[in-house]
Amino acid sequence: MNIRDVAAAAGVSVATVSRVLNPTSDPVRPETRQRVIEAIERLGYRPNDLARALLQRRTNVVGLVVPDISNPYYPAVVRGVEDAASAAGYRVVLCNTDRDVEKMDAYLDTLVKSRADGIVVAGGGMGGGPEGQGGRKGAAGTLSPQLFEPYGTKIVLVGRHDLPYPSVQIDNVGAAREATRHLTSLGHRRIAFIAGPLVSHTVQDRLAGYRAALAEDGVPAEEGLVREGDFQEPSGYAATRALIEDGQGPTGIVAANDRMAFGAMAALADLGLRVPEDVSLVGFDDVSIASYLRPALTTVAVPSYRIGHTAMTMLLEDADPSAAERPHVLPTELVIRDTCGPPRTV
Amino acid sequence: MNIRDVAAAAGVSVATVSRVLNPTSDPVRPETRQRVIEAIERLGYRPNDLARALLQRRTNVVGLVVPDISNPYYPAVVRGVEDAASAAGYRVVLCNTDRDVEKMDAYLDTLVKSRADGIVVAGGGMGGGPEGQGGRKGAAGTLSPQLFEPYGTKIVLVGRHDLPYPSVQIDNVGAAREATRHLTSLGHRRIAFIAGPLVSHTVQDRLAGYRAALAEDGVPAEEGLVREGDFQEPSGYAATRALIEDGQGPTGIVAANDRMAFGAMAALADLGLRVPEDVSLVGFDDVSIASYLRPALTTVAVPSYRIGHTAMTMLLEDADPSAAERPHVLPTELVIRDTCGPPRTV
DNA sequence: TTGTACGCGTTATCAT
DNA sequence: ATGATAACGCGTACAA
Repeated sequence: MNIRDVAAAAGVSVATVSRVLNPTSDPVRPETRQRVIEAIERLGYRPNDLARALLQRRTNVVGLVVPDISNPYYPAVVRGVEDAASAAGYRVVLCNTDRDVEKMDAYLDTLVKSRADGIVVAGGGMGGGPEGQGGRKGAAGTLSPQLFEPYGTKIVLVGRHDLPYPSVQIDNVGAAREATRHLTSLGHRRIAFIAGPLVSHTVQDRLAGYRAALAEDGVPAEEGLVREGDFQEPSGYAATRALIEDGQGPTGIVAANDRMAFGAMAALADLGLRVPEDVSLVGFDDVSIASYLRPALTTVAVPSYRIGHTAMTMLLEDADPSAAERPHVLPTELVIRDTCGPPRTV
Repeated sequence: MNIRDVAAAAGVSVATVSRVLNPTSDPVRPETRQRVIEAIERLGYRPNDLARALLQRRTNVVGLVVPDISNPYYPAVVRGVEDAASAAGYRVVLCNTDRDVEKMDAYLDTLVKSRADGIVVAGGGMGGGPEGQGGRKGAAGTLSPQLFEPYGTKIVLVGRHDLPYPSVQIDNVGAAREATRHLTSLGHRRIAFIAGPLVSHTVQDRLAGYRAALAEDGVPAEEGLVREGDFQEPSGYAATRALIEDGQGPTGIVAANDRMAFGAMAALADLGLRVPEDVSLVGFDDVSIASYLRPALTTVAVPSYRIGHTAMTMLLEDADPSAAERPHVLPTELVIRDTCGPPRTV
């Protein structure tokens, strides 16, 4: 079933069929056009995009690489990307890496082999994959520009700017600083930080913001108050239990994302501690469930939809080279709900 | 940059390059092979999958159509599909329809035009798209078999069996019945049901199970106790407020999914009602956050990963025609946590 | 063991 | 206004 079958059925040449399919080309006599259209309908013919792309040297496909689609933060990014893409006639193929370097490499390989016109790469915290050994191997090596150059594959980064590509960012340092200072300004002095994977630049920046806030307000840093998690609920739960049971006695907790904050809330409840009376809590992301918890979670709202939309727009606009220098940074906002209050013993 | 460039760089013919790339073909003299490999590396050459697919008449790509990726239920399905697919050397492209018929049609069209080898279609509740008018138009028309037949595109359905394709299902009627009877067995007689979009077969079946349970236990049905939602938190919140404020006085609520149950919990808390002392609550799905709420949500666990994995396996195995007759049904399990207890006034 | 040539389904160029 | 035909990049009979 191809264009030749249609041509035969309509009693015309393949060129004519192609012309009625392709609006931009030569005119076709109305009655001929009609015959062709009928043949197409009757046969249920769909032009082969592979052949078309092969000839035109562009696929109208862009890849979107995300670390963990089960994190409720990402669907909004995806939607932003998709909306911008489909408005421009592009299709997006979504690739979930599970924070696994090997999966990411495999997807990038597939994307260039299938000649995607561009790729949006979100998130940097790579786990290191099954070969154990975690470490920093991943990212930089696999995203090497020379991999994409021969094929003109455009790249835009989201949430990292460690490579010479255009990128869209938020001010993680500033946002974490603001979140932490919200607690210090309420009088807290023992504030814990539940981090995500420390290999992630996002996490490093948020941790830096937390430390900066402490320093500014003259609160001595204590390493025992910083715990590494993995962005999922169970790690937030475990970190919080450990924090309390180790006798660190935090009166406030900043979590590097909402999912871990949810875990923290559960742990506090299980330990008989009340939020915010006994312990205050701030999250990061503002995923949709955050406002439906009771108490509702105070958290840093990240404009995830806009981030995705902006990234895809930059990709499509073939951003001028200068864009690779300074990341495009979008604003965050601390949304204050019900999980923070003054410390118990002030 | 193509296979000819590599051939020239290595001083061999394109056929030889193809042979070292394609393990299944003729042997190549080791030293020649080495020269070719070096040329490939040096040039950063990646074979063009489009051309390859065009020639072989298969893309090794399958589509996965989901109604709403932001529903935390779906990521697990996606993962199941992906694991099964990549184990078989297939790539999956994820398509999010937003429960919009037009988006779904557009994706299906794109998938056949790009010659996907198969498609897994999850979820049936189509909203009707921007043209207003909702209704049942959608599904059946757009998934018409004659659309795919000319191209041999295999289809597997998930969570619906209203069309002549193989499908994987859960027993929604039975599961909802069990959830509801959990409440009746605790002594509840005023049990509300918060539905998802009523056009969804899943929702219809769960509603039927709820009604069956009521009938079995001699509880008269009251239409005022059934409310339609849209599977998102806000609709669960609104439905619950309305239920209480309308004076329906339910002592138990069954929600058609967890997200709406979360909304319900928030509403109950805001109304000063305690769970489970004043009102008991059962959800559906068992998404990961469900066990991290306090009280932890009692809910029907749906084997989402297995569902995805099974669906893709069926797709790849080119299920025998008989599979289109009876849906493959997977078991659910009511997981009892802390949101149900005896009614207040028993 | 290696090279030549054809075809996969399109669109674009050049005739008619 | 329409038709014949050459690419696009690859795999693979077939020839050498």
